[in-house]
Amino acid sequence: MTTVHDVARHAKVSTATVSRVLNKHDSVRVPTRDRVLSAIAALNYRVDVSARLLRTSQTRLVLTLVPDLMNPFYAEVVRGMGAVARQHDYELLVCETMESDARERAYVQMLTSRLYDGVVCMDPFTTQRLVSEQVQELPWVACSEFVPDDAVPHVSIDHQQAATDAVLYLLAKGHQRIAFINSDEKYIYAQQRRHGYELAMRHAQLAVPEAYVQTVGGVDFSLGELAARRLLALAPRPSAVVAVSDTLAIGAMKAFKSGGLSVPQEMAVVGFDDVPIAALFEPSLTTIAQPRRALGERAMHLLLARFRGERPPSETLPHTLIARNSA
Amino acid sequence: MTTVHDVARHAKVSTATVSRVLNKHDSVRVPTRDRVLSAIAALNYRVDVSARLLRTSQTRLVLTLVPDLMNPFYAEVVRGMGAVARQHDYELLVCETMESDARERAYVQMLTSRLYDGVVCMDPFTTQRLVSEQVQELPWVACSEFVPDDAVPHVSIDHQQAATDAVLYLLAKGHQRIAFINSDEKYIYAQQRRHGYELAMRHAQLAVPEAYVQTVGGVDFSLGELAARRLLALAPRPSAVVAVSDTLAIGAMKAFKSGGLSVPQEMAVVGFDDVPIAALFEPSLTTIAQPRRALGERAMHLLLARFRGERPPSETLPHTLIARNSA
DNA sequence: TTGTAGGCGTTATCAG
DNA sequence: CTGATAACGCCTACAA
Repeated sequence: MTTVHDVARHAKVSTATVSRVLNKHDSVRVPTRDRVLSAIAALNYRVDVSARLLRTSQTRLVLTLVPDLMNPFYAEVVRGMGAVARQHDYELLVCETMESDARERAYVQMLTSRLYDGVVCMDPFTTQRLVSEQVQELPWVACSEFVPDDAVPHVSIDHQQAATDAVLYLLAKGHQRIAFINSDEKYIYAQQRRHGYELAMRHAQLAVPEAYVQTVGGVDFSLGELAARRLLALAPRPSAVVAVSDTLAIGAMKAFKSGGLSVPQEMAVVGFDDVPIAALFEPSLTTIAQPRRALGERAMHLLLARFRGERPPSETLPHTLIARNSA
Repeated sequence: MTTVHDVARHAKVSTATVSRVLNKHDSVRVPTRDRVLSAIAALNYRVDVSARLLRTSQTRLVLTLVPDLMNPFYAEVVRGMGAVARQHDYELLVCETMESDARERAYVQMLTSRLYDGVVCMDPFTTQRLVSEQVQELPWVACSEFVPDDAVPHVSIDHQQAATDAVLYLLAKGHQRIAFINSDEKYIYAQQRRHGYELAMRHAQLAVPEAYVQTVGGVDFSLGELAARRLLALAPRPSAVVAVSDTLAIGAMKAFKSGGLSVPQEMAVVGFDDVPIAALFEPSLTTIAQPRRALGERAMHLLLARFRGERPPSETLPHTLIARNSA
C-alpha cells in the first residue's frame, strides 16, 4: 500500500507538502504541486480515509436510517437526501433497519463509531427516542418521523391535518361511515394521522365503531387486503376508507374489488404518499401527496446546518390532496 | 471523548489489558476483566472504529452499490443481503449510485477508503468493469449484473434463457408479432435478454422489425408507457410484448389500455421480476420471476467466502415463468 | 497474567 | 513556501 511517505519520496518533498496538495491548500508553488500530483498519479496513491479520520474526525459520509426500502415512499425521500448531500460533497449511505428495536444496540454502535459525520433518521419515533439518548455527540436530524417536543430538528408534513383533510374530502362527498386503515402506532405518523381522522369524525358528530380502525402492523399490499377483508365483514359496512399508505390503499382496493364491490361507487378509498403506482392503478388512487423529494432535501439541509453549528428550526412541509378516481 | 487510557486509569490496569477485554482475549483474569468492564460502563466508553481500523483494517461493514432504489426489484435483493450479513455479524450499507458513471471517481474513493470489508455490486457491468480494475485489494462480488468472463464471482439468473422462455410462452399462445421493451444496454441483463428474445424469434423464423425493439433507457412506469405508445403507432402492430422489467410492463399495459386495447386479448404482455405489484395490477401480470431474496442471500454468501480467502464459483439461480392474466 | 512501547497513515503546528 | 515532528486512539509484540 502506498502512503504519503512514498509520494513524498517520489516527488522529493516532505509529507507535509503532499498533505497540503491533497487538501488543496493554495500555499504550494505550482511546480511543486505538479511534481506531487504526478507522483500521486504514478504511484496510484489514494488517501486512507481511516487514517485521515483518526486525525480529523471527518468522513464526509452521512448515514440515513430507513425502516423499509420496499416502501416506495422512502426510496424517493432518500434520493432527495442523496442529491443534496452530494451537492455539498458528502456521500449518503443507507441502512435499512427493518424497524427492529432488537437491533438498537447495533445502531448505537454504528452511530458512535464516528464513521459518519451525521445521521438522518426515519425510524419509528419510539426507537428514535431510545437511540438518540445514547448518541448525543452526533449531529442528528429526523425526517417524517420524530419525537414530539424533542430538541432534534425534523422535517415532516402535518400528519394530523393531512388525515383530517382526507376525511373532510370524503365527508364533502357525502360519506358518513368512514373507516381507517393504520399501519403501526409505534410510528408517530400513524398516531397523528389517526388523531386527525378521529378529530374530523368527532367534529362531524359521526360515531367511529372500534372496528372501523384497522391497525395491521405494516404497509405491505397484503396487509391492505387483510384490512379490507375485515372491513367487508362489518355491519354496517363503511362506505369509505382512509389508509395511511398508498400501498395499503391499493391492497385494500384490490380486496374490495375481489369482494365484488366497485370503487369508488360502493367503497371510496383515499391513500397517503402519492407513490408512482398510485396514478397507474385502476381506479387511480385519490391520495394525500407528500413532497417526498423535498422532505429528503430539507432534512439534509437541516443536517448541513447542524454541521455548521447552527440549531435550525424544524420544518413542516405542505401536503396536497390529489383527487383521482378512487374517491 | 473517553479513550482506552481513561478506562485503563479508572480500572487501574494498562491500556493493553483494556484492549484485551475489548477483543475478548481470554487471557484476562475474571476479576480484572470485571473491573475493566465496569469502568467501561461507568465511563460509557465506545471504541473508536477509525482508530481500530487504522490498526486492523477490519470494519465488519459491507457496502452494496445499487443503481436505483425506486425499482422494487432491488429492495428485496438488498434485504436478502442484509439478512445474511447480519447473521454473520456484518452490517450492510447501501449506496444508491443512480447509474452515474460520472460518479465513478467517487466510487473508487469510497471503495479504496478501506471503510468497508467488501462490496456487493449491482451496478451496470459497464461501470463495474471500469471500477473493478482500479479496486483490486477489495473483496468484490457481483449480483445480477456482472462482467462476463471476469474473475469476479457473481450470482444471477440466466438472463438469455429467461427471455427465450418468455418468447416461447407467447409463441405457444399463437403470437407471431412479438415486440421487446428494453431498458438500457449498459446493463448486461438488458443485452442478454435481448439476445434471448432475438434468438427465440430467429429459431421460430419470425422477423423482428427494428422498431419492435424499444430501448427506453430506464425502467420507470412512464418509460413503459412511452414504449407502448410507440408500439401502438406501428403497422403491423405487435400482438404481444416482452418487457425486461415489471415496471415497464405495467406502464405499457396502462398505455395499451388507455389506447383502447384490451390486455391480453389484443395485446399480451410479459414482464420480468415478479415484484409485489405485479400480482395486484389488473390484469395481473404474467412475468419471469427472479428469486430476488435468494439472489441477495447467495451474493452475500459469496462475499463471506471471499473473506475466508476462498475463490467461490459463480452461481446461476433458477427463474420461473408465472402465468397470470396479462398473457 | 499483565505492562511497556512502537507504529498504523494522516494532518497540523511549528520553525526555518 | 516548505520541512520536521508530534499527535489522533488503538492493537500487539515483547518483556516482565
